[in-house]
Amino acid sequence: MEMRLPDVLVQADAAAGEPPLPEYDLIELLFFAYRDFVGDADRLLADYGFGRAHHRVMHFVSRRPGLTIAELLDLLRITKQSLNRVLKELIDTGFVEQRAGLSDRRQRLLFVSPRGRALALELSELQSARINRALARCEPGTRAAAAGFLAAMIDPMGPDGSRPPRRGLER
Amino acid sequence: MEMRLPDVLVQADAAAGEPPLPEYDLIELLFFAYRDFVGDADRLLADYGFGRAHHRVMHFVSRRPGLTIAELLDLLRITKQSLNRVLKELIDTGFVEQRAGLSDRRQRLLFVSPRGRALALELSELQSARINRALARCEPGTRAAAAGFLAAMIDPMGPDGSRPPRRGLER
DNA sequence: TCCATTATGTCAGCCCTGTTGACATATCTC
DNA sequence: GAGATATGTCAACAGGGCTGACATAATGGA
Repeated sequence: MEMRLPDVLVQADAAAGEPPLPEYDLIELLFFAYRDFVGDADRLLADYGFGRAHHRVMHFVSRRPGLTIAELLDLLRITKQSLNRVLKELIDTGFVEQRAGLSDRRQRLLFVSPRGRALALELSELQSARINRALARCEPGTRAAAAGFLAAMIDPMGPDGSRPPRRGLER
Repeated sequence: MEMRLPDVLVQADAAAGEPPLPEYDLIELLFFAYRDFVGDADRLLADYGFGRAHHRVMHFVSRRPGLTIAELLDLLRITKQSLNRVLKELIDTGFVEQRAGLSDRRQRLLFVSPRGRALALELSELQSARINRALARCEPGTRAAAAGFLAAMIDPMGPDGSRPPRRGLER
């Protein structure tokens, strides 16, 4: 029972000229590369009873000290309930600290503690090591090209297009 | 209470010469790019009541017709229990079909049905579109450089280094 | 032919992390 | 003082990882 491709797709193929279909290579490479990339951190995090969500919070708080809850939510694009679950654990275990905002005391400004900074650093070192091993096996200029590609893959606004530009990553 | 960096890290910094620390830009770009990349598919999958796990199975079965369970497990690096949960749903809903192996009848060879092929194609088109929009905004040669970088990021064996080479992605 | 091994299925339960919805609190701003 | 804003919290649910244990069928070698 042979199948007929939807007309839209057939046209797309015909128009593209090139191979039978799309960017399968990059699609699969992104999957494999990202999985192995986060796998490095996963193993270390398990020693502390943390998961990826904790990692992301620690990372951004470490990178942008004084971040507010709202800014963090905007960076991560998760709900406040999801964030609060892991953030509370990070605060209770002393990896993250909070202070009331200066001008607006409703805000909680987030900072990593010394322990938090150390762990965030160790995690970054792990991931940096993989990146540098990879780049060392690539031609010069790969780093800039890869960074440009990845940046161009990002939605500057949310997927709905109705969100304020993401702070800390404007280019 | 100021913190002292572990000697190892201090040495690494001093040796590297360059900025205070690691590849924060690429680390964060990978996170944002991958999140938005899979977000495209997530929205379409929700229409079918499927998740990312279903997507991955459909994708690889569509790309490598006749794949066995063992090969799929090796590609995805998840447990058979995790795989079976989503695979069963894909088979029950008629997106994936299975036939007994030719030489070894214990094996289940997996194929996408016409519906499955159509959905896999639609998902690939979504992701390809993002990739092509991104590449269109980059300099020529970016595609090859990005592919090279991502490929170099992958563990050819498992993270433990004790797994047979991943089929279908040797270079 | 019998048996160990292999390929796969399945049940049960747990964990992490995302979601929605509802409601509480403190603070700011007008 | 009143409404808007920043945040916290409780409860419930879903998706998709995991482990452990056990079942079945087919293979392949002794």
